[in-house]
Amino acid sequence: MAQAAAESKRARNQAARRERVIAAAVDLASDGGYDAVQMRDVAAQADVALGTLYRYFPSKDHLLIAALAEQVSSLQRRLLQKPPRGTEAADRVVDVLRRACRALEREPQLTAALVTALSSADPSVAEAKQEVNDILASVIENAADHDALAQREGVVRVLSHVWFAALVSWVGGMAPTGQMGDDLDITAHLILDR
Amino acid sequence: MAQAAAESKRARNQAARRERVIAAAVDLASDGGYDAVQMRDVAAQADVALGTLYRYFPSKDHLLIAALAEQVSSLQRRLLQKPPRGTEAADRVVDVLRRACRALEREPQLTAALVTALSSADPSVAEAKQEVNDILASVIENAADHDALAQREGVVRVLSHVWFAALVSWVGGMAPTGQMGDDLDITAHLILDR
DNA sequence: TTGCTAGATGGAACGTGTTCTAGTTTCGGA
DNA sequence: TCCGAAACTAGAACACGTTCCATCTAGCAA
Repeated sequence: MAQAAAESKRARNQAARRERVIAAAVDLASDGGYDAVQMRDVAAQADVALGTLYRYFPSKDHLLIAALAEQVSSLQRRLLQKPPRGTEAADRVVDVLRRACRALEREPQLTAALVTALSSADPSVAEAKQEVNDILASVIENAADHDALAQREGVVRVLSHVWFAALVSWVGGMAPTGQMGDDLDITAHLILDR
Repeated sequence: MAQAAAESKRARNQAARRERVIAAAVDLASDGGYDAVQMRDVAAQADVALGTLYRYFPSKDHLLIAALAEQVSSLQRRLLQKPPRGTEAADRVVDVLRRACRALEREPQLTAALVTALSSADPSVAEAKQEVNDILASVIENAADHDALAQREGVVRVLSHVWFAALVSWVGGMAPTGQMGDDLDITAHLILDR
């Protein structure tokens, strides 16, 4: 058979299944949030058997974190197109983080679902969470762009932590919309202003 | 009837039930963590019917957060006895937070259970979480003790956020033991040193 | 082309959080 | 002392994440 793509037919089918599953999860999460992502429904909507779904993603949280990783990657790509504005490192970092916050706030149910998965305590998702974290860290580092203050140990770590906690806080209804951006703004300036 | 206590018999029985339930939850969580706190087991161990358990605590997360609130209150009381050491605000804050971290690290399963509940996205537990948060904030404020830098808007908020995120990170196996204390140390000094 | 095997399928089954129901007990007020 | 309401009990029932099984199918290798 003429095999145009680099991958085998099987691999392509599998990649397609994987994409369908993630798309279904994102779709269900976008209305309804975490609870609306029911594994039976995801399987049905992706036209895949339940057992197959579990072969691809060993748990609901793995699935949602995989979806989150895709979102974060796409955020990263968009940032490469439109780099952050500002002369001071703090300003650029704040610009990036605020943009991301606004994007998340535009899809509250989806964000709630993804963040819920991200706060799972199950150690078996630690690796997947780390991947998300690494991307975020690189986004922040790029925005800081070799600023001397931002190179100090822990700066990026602190910003990631505040980011995560602010997200959980917003998703849980403990902080009003907009608070995430403000918290990150305050943090960045506390840490990065001389 | 001679009624020695200020409360009615009913109120005392109810308070006792509540305590038994929380004690049972803490006991089960101390081995086994979150998953080991099964509502049927809690009910059995507290000698209470399942329906009664749900009358007192509308969900497993409410129950565990109530348990956490008790632990945090007791931490606060202990701190009143042994105030933090250090001449600089940052040092006192770090002292307090490190002590708390060590206490939590001594009971990893219990901590995992309580933190898991604390990261629940369910808005109906927001109030209970806020209570925990408020206590923690007052602990930090007391440690900073009117230090000028610590009065800036957001300082306590940032520390709480880092504290929470570091906990989740540790509980989820993404950070080694000791990292929580270090992260808080770094954060406090980044923010509070002049 | 054919056969072998990894992977897919549909659906039953299980565990645990949560809800519900029907009957029983407790206790404060009359 | 006695009554009624509120609270408690035992346990069935339900929902959804997860596991398991028997069967079938697609695609690679020979």
